[in-house]
Amino acid sequence: MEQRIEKIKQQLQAQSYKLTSQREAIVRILLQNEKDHLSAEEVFMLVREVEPDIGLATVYRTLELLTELKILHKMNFGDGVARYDLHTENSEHHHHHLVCVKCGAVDEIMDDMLGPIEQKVEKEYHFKILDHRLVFHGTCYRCTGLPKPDHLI
Amino acid sequence: MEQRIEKIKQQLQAQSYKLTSQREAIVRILLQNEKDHLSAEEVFMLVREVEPDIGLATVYRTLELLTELKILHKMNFGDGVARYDLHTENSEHHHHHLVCVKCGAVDEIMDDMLGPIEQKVEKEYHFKILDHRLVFHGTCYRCTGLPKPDHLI
DNA sequence: TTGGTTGCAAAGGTTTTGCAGAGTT
DNA sequence: AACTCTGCAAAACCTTTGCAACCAA
Repeated sequence: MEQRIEKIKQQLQAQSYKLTSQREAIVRILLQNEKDHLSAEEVFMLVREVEPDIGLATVYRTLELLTELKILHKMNFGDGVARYDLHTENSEHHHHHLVCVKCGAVDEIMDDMLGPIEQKVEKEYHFKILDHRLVFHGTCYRCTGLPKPDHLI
Repeated sequence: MEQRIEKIKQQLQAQSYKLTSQREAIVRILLQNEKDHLSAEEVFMLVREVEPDIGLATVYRTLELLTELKILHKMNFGDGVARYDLHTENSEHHHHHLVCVKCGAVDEIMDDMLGPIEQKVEKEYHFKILDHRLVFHGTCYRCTGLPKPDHLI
C-alpha cells in the first residue's frame, strides 16, 4: 500500500504535481476499493469520511489528473457516470468486464484472450491498436445461483 | 428502405406503439446514416430538415423507445454523448468498433470473432452472456496513410 | 514569491420529466 | 372517451470552470 502510494507520488512529482493530502486520500480510497469501479460521486462519499472538507470538484480534478498520467482508467458502462479503475502492474491492457444486467455487479476477467483477434484486426483493418475495451453484458453467477468461479478474485 | 420501415412499424404496433410522422422521420434519418453512429443531437439536427417542428425531447424519447425494442443499440464511446446504431438483420451481436484516437473516426468490424472467447467466459466465469461490446482504440488507416482495407464498407 | 491546489458557487452540457394540448383509435 | 404522443419549458444530472484564498517549495 505505502509502496504504491510512494510510486504514485513519484509519478506526480515527475511532472511537478504534488501529492496533497486530498489527493493522497483519494488514492487510498481507490487502492482500498481496487476491485470496484467507483464513480466520482462514490469516491467523494468515501473520501469525505477521511477528509470531510474535500470538495467534489477536487475529486473530479484529481481523477482527471490521474487519468492523464495513466494511473487510472476512465470508463463508461453506459449508466451515465464515468467509472475509474486503478492500473495495477499488469492489468493495463489485459482485463475485461462482466456487467450483470440483473444486479448491476461488475466483475473483472484478468485474462486478455484478445491477442489473436488483435493481430487479425491490425492486419485486416490496417488499424494500429493502442487499447481495447471489452464488456460482456449478461447474468452473473450470483443471479443464476451458480458457484463463485475460481477465476474470479 | 420501405420494407425496413414497414418492419419497424410492425414491431412498434406489436406493442401498441404508433409510427408517428416524427418517429418515421427519425427512423429514416437513422436508415440513411446507417454507417454512422449518430448522437441524439445529430439526429435532431438532421430530422429538423424534414420535420422542422420536432422537439429534442421527442428525439430522445424515440431513441429510447427504439432502444427498448432492440431496434437500436445505445452506446458510449466516452465522449460524453450516447450514440445509436441500427440493428441490421445480422449485425446484432456481431460487430465491433474501431475508434481512431487521432481523427475520431469510428469504423465497424462486421466480423464477430468472439465465439471461442464467449464460450470460455461462460464456462470459466459462470456468466450467461447476452451481449458484448468490443471497442479498439488506436490509429486508423487514414491517419497512418495505409490503403483502405477491403474489409471495411 | 511563484506556482500549483483547493472549496465554493456558478456555469455547461446532456438527458429526463411534467404538463397541457393535439392526435388516434 | 381513452389513450398515446408531442412540444415546450423546467428540472435533473453529471462534469467543468472561474475565482479568491491557501499552501508548499
